[in-house]
Amino acid sequence: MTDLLFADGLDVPERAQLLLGRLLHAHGVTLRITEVEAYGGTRDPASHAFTRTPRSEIMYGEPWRLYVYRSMGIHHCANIVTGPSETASAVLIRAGEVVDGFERARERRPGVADLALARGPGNLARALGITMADLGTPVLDAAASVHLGERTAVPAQIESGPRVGVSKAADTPWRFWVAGDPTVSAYKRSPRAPMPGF
DNA sequence: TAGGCGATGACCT
DNA sequence: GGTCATCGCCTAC
Repeated sequence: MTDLLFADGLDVPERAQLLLGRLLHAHGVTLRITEVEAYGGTRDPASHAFTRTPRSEIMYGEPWRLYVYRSMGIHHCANIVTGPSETASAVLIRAGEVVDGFERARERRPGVADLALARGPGNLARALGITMADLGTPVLDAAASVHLGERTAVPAQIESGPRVGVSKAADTPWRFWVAGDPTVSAYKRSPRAPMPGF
């Protein structure tokens, strides 16, 4: 059986959509991915890999590894490097529905409703216990502490829109989510992004 | 080496 | 709806 996600010649937005509905296992919690954003690496001004630095170096390497970065000093965000290597493309996991390991997720996010445990990239990383220590984890290795699972169900409908919080390429509609899913985070435009059409 | 700036989220009105 | 905490990275001196 062939898995379309790993087919040659797909671009990042296509792979991002194929990640929707797929399971992600991390530190005792299982998540169904409901919202993602595609980042086009060297071709995408909004990507951390647009300029090659020690931080973004991992995205230029082997695909299907975890790229973790800190945002605003406190939050962690988890990306999956999709390759091909020279393009430095990656997909940010923005939200998901916890389907197993509720005790661990609730421990990490006390007082939060189950549906909101992994809503937003910072919250998702916290619920899953993902930190900089997970940087570079091979996500296709079933024995790794963070790894991809099967695609449980093909989402009935996928919607798309501009990416959240980015100031460059703010109108590129490379954010994808499962239509109507209650775990999807709210859209918030970057205050630094120029007005549409400029 | 110093200053500016976020691929955010929580809280306040 | 808007404001703001907070600190690691990147860029320019």
